[in-house]
Amino acid sequence: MRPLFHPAIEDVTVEGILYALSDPVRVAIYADIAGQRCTVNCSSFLTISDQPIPKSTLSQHFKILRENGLIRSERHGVEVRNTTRCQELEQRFPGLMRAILNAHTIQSRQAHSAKQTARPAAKRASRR
Amino acid sequence: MRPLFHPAIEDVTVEGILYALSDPVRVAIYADIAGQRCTVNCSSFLTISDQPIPKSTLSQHFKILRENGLIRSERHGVEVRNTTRCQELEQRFPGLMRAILNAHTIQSRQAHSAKQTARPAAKRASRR
DNA sequence: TCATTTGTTCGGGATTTGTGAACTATTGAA
DNA sequence: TTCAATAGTTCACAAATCCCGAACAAATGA
Repeated sequence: MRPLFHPAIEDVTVEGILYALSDPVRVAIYADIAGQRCTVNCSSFLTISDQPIPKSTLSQHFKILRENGLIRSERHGVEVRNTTRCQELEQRFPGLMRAILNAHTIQSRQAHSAKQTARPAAKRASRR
Repeated sequence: MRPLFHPAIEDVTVEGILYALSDPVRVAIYADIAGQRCTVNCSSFLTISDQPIPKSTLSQHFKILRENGLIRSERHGVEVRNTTRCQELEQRFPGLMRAILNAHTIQSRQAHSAKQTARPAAKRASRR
């Protein structure tokens, strides 16, 4: 099994970071890992907010987070442990990750309260 | 010709913003508009850093920036004038746009100095 | 009226993405 | 050792998206 590739911190790009976090599943994963004290394995995310994510899809998502420099993954026996590269990223792009995670929190809070008051959920703009 | 759609600020999502800015051409456009004092029309970007961008592609890029809430576009006669929605965005997601633009600046500066010292340019990680 | 300018829409090929199926690697139990 | 279970990866292919030339629409000015 080929080793897990991690880019050097100076090869990490803004576009790569933004792209990786532009997917709802991936921000959710990243936010969760960033929030944890300990490491997290992939299978913790087989369901995200009651939605099942296929294993193969999850694997791709982790690959994208990893290859764009957001997380570090290490094999430990049968599982892979993931941690964020927050500190390195903070050095390279000060304030960026914090701002994104903060925005994400604001948005989830709003989505949650909207749900409670039975208003229709905000619609995501088309990508086309 | 159908009117230009702009989402209400509360319908703007983090994912949408990150997606819109995860493309090098689009950040370049956004950064430029944000840097200008006055409004900018689309055709100003028919070439970006010596690279020609087809008109139809450019139109799509503007549409994506607009429909994800990053810019506001108004028809004025034959042309469309674009401005950022910085202030609204700052209210909704404090610090986000500034952090992204700042990261972008850091990255361009590095790319530029790397070019000067003839080191190979940082490679973008694969999207797959 | 007609040409020019500015931008949009359409159609298609090329590229990316999502996912089931098959696979690899490690662990633990019999 | 052998076998089953667990955790992920890789493959292949359908579906979705992206890019861009060609055709079009709307406003302006000669």
